[in-house]
Amino acid sequence: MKIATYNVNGVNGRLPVLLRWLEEARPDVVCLQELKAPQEKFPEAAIAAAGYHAVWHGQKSWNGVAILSRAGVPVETRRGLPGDPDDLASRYIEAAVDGVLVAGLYLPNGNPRPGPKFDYKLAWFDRLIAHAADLVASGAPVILAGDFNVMPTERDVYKPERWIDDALFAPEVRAAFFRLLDQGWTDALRTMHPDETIYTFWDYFRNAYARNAGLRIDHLLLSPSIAGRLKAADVDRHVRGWEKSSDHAPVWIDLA
DNA sequence: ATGCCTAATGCAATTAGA
Repeated sequence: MKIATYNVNGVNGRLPVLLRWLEEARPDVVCLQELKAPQEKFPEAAIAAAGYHAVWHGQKSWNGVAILSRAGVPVETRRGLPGDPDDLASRYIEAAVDGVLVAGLYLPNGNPRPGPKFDYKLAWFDRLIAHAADLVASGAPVILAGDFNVMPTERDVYKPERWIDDALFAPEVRAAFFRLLDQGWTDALRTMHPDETIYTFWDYFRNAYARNAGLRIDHLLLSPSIAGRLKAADVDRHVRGWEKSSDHAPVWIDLA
């Protein structure tokens, strides 16, 4: 069972690239982030024609998350994180698919730091950690997949010293990521490739992809009851080199 | 410290991304 996450940076502007990658990679389940489309503008027909059912939570201009599946219809279990009814941003969607609970998330960027956006990032992270604790406690096989906007360690940044004050690499954000992991989650990419330099994002600026000036910020975390099924994990890095690509590349895992 | 690039909105220039 192949499960992927891909921050598409605009699902309609990215549709040709997304469809090309779906056909090439044939993942069973895909979490998408940054749809940047209102609910009614999600390209449901084109995605259905590619063989995928979908559940999604759109939003005008910003955010937006979806779960695609060609392994049966995804049964939505939640949209939005609990804990703040005033937070209307479309950043979390959860569905049961083929015996697995899949949570697709788009954690806030948080820049500039300090400031209200950074406070929102930390608060959102706290809500994610609280909900993730419930998911682990349930004993269900769960995958948290998405754009976490966190480089966990220095190995995950091309130039750590330049990023130390940034909201993606700030000590309190990295600490939150490890508080989450300490619940028992397995960072699939890092587990399969303990010593490699792995990036999932390259800025559009400064020819970052050609220079491999990247960040590892898209993650797939496995709950204890499913971690033993991990067979493979990797980044479809070449997709970032395609014409009209997102600034992120798709990341995937294969489960027994 | 800022722009470098890109998408969305909406049709110019701003906001946000990371």
